[in-house]
Amino acid sequence: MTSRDQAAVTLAQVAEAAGVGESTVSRVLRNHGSYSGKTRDRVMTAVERLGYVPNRIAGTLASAGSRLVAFVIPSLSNIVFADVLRGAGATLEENQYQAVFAVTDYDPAREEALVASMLAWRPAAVMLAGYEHTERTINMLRAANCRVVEMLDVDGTALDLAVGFSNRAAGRASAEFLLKRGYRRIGYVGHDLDRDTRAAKRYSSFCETLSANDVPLADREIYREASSVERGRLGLDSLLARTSDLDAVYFSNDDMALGGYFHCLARGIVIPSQLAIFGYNGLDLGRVMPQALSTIRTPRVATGQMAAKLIMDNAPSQVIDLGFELIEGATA
Amino acid sequence: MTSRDQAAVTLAQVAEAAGVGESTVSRVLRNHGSYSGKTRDRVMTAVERLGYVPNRIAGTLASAGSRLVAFVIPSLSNIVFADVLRGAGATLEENQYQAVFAVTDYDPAREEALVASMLAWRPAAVMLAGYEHTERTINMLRAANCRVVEMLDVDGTALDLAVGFSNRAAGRASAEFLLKRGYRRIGYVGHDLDRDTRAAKRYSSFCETLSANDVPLADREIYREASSVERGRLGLDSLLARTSDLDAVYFSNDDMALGGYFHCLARGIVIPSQLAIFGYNGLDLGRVMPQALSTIRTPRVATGQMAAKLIMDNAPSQVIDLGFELIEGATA
DNA sequence: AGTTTTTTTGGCAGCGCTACCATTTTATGG
DNA sequence: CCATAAAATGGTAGCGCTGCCAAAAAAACT
Repeated sequence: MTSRDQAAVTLAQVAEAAGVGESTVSRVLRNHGSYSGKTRDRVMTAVERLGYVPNRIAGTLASAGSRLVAFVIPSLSNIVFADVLRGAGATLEENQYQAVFAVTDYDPAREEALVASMLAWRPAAVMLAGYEHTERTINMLRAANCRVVEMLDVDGTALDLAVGFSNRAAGRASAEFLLKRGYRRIGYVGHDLDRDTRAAKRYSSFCETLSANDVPLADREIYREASSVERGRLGLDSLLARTSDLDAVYFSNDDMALGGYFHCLARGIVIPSQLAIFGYNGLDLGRVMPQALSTIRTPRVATGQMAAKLIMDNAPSQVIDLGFELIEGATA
Repeated sequence: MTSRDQAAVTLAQVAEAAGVGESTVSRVLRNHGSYSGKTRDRVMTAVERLGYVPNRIAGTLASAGSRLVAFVIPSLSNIVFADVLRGAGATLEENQYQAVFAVTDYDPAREEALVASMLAWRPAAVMLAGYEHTERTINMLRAANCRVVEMLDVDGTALDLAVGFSNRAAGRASAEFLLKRGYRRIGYVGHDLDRDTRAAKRYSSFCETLSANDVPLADREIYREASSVERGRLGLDSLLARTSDLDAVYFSNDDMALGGYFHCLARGIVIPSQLAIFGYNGLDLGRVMPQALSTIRTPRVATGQMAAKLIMDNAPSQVIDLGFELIEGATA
């Protein structure tokens, strides 16, 4: 029943039907410039009757500035980026902007290709995760006539705008917290550090802080795959099999930590007296666990909101650190 | 450092620089039509030198058919839709299509507005969740010159293409499973049925199946908000406070079920002997819980893949039921 | 060498809209 | 009532590309 290949109604047809000029229809529809009430009614009636849907492709081409915002994000499975998108979504929509997105799977080469493909849509802005990009990606973005927002990190040099928080500071805060609580045999279970450079920053900062306090990291289990609850559980299992006297484990994120928590439950390991668990992200579910998860809550939605707001406001280049919050919880 | 407001390089400039005609550049860049190797090299050199990025806005306008695919989904927080997007993403990308999306928050009126706004981009296809749309949404989609895919449901009449599975069958299977296991005092904890019509279908089918077996639903706790782990935990708490002799609880999804599971852990309720728990979705984390979650695994990624494939293949209107899998688990 | 066929190429008219400018109509004021 | 300002309207040149067609160049045959 869907009617394909029928020519869509054009603005010219609406103008014809309403007995006015094309530019008048355009003005009425965009509520831009002046027109009389009577004209507006005639135009709107014609629009209604013909079922006219403006063609933004044409509109964008004619008016230069596009209202597309391109998101090039590492993953959709990771709730972090879904939250960022959610935060940005509302603001963009209010301003009649449209979000376009592509997923890099944490691969810089794919990011490069996707940025190139995104720029072909002449977006008003490109939103990326973090500061680590290939040289060509950076060159393309510099050459492009659009804003760039690097999100979820502030440790480095921004191309244009940056919104997020310090992953290094997060790693340090986590280490300091565990040290303050008296843990001395600390392990780490994490996912692919090569690709997730923000996780790598947290990890290295965590280790440095421990070392600076003469408590070197006791052991670690790092998977090359993406993070998951399952990896967290397997990782803790392997880690403890090798180094059984750990008193605390730092996970690369809450998903991994939940896996570790499940492992402890299954093996009867008492938390936190036998083993402390510390995560990262501050997912909602951490609050609801039988023992609230000790973790760091990151401003994911706020990052998206701020990123969108900066673009809408055409703010000057700057770096905005939204900080994070350490949640003491009951698992560490 | 980002250079804004500089005119972008155009195809005409490349043609000029390469000393060839515009259409020749166009042919080379799209690898469409014929051209000599020498010409290709000259064009590519000029492209490289000038840093030319094709303008797809213009290209789309000139060639009619757009390579945008619009996703109008209820939520990004719900992993279900992220999975669908992920599934579709790869296929779309291979075919040089671009995903555009907007989030309805399960609100049909918002869906209507967003579909209207999406159609303005003249997408090749619009991907929606389920069959329940406002009349105006349906009219717009019928009138639009594009394909429509309704995803994650097959209980109803499709507008054009539909890919998913039967939520009614899923509800029935869940009920039959619990009955087969001998549970007779069965409760339900769910989220907003008014908005999530697929959850509503599962619920009503679940109840009907119970009734048909003379085991009416013992009690239920339904929240008007979105589903979450927290709501699941609170919901089970309320439900048990009111009806303490339940022997099984059906949750509207795995998140809610995980909340219920946490509640049992916290209260020392033994699963499944004291209380059985059954979810819906088959999230990965269910497999890793100390006791594997009994649930129904839905083909979320496959739905996205199939939806994209149908569009790429320009398949005729049809409904594709990908089925689901009941995971017996250890919690029911 | 002269044809015929095939491959390559360039020119240019749109795609549907907006921006700009010119014109007409209406309102304002003395 | 006419001059002047203000509001409303229409015409049209692009935006940057693609599709079509005709022309030119190269290749393949007599």
